[in-house]
Amino acid sequence: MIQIKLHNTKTRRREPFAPADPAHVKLYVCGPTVYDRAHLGNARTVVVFDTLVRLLRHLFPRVTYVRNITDIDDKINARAAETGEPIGEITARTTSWFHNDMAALYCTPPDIEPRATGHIGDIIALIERLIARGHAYAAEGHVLFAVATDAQYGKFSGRSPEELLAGARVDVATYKRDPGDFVLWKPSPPDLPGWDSPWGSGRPGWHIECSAMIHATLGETIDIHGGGADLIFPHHENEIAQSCCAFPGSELARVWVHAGMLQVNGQKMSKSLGNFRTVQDVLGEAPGEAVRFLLLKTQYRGVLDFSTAALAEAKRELDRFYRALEKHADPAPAATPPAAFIEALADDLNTPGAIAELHALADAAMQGNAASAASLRAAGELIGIFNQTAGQWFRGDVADDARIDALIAERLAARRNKDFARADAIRAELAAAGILLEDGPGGTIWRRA
RNA sequence: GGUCCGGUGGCAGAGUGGCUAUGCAGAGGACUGCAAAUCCUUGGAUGUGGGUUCGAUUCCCGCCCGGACCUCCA
Repeated sequence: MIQIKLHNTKTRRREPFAPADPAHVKLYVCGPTVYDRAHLGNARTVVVFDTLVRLLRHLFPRVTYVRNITDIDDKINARAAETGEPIGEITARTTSWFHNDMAALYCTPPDIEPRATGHIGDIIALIERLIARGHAYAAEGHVLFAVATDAQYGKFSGRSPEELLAGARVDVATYKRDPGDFVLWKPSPPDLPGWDSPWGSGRPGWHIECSAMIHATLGETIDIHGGGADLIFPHHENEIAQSCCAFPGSELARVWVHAGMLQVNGQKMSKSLGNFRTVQDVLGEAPGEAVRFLLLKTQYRGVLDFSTAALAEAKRELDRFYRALEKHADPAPAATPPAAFIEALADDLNTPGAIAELHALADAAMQGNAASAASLRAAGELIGIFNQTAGQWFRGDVADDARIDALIAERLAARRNKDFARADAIRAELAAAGILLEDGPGGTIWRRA
């Protein structure tokens, strides 16, 4: 059995991964707040954890992957106030967009996809539990978590209470006992979504929903908790505080894995810089497989710099892989990917190292090694590429290629007659239409640029 | 200001206390009517100054640079 090693944010080191129950790995990843199109940063996190889940499924008999949808949030409320569209419509549509975008990147849906609105009862119960244990208090319709009651608070993200205070950028509400206290529940005016609670009509704060949904779907302690690196503080710090105080003895998650940030052309992706790239937008430039592959070309913890040039390069690499597969008539995948490939992935999800193995397999396949082609297919499928045949990759599911075939036949005749001017004219005509011709020993084949 | 992460060849991007991946691009060649694809060959890197060591890109310290986070951004 290959040993997976993962960089654990909690300990800041790479550790052997051993699930509490080897027969059942439990993993939770923070999902999107549904108020707008998914951007490439969202996509990176989802692709990274999808790849981790694929690896875990390869090595463990059962994996339960939970990823939530945050459908209660002030950004959603703000969007509704702006556009006048009902909140329910915004969240339903955005959730549907998200599902479609992630499917286009070949991400497997989570086993369970809880929504905050579906767990209000669990959230209220958890808050009551925290109040009962003295870790939270009600004040002016709010319920706040009292950070002073948690000796461990700040430890996870490596912050002291003083540091937290020094950098605080918000005005401290008067009803807080401690400036670091955060909201578990807040009152909702009649025009905002609200649920009845012991503290009046209100809505949950952000962090509490994850604690509640993890407990409801997976239990007190899970194996892996994931998300983007920007969630380490405050979101994950607060989740840990809530869950561990509510359930003494629980660790919430034994291993914390965080995906690095994504930049665009060397700059932080932000709306003010105007370089915000949505998944939808990028899918117009390249196939979903190329986008996914690009996202995996950088090890997950590093900063990934997205650019159009990098996307084009990712596509060229896939072109070569598909050529290697096509040479062997789209072989069935080998029973299992090569050990070197799995070992690279198991080493803290070293996808660049794994991809280097893919290139080695493609080289061997190009030289005529059929077993390597089958291994290449198996390895690629494990990380979510090679979701189509080489023919589909190069030519698409075209039905009207009779015209192309006719032109190729005409060109072949011209070449036989040494009428190279005509032959080249036909090639140029097809090239203008995005069709590239390749003359090989087996005849002429075409592909889309 | 604080905490953390990182600085590798033209670009992207790994590993490693000694033998330095991989890809793209470039150069030369083979093949081709010409191309494309493929194959062969090839140049090219570890921010900076110290320290530890027989030996450091790899470990430690300073400096410079970049990035993330510091109450609701994945």
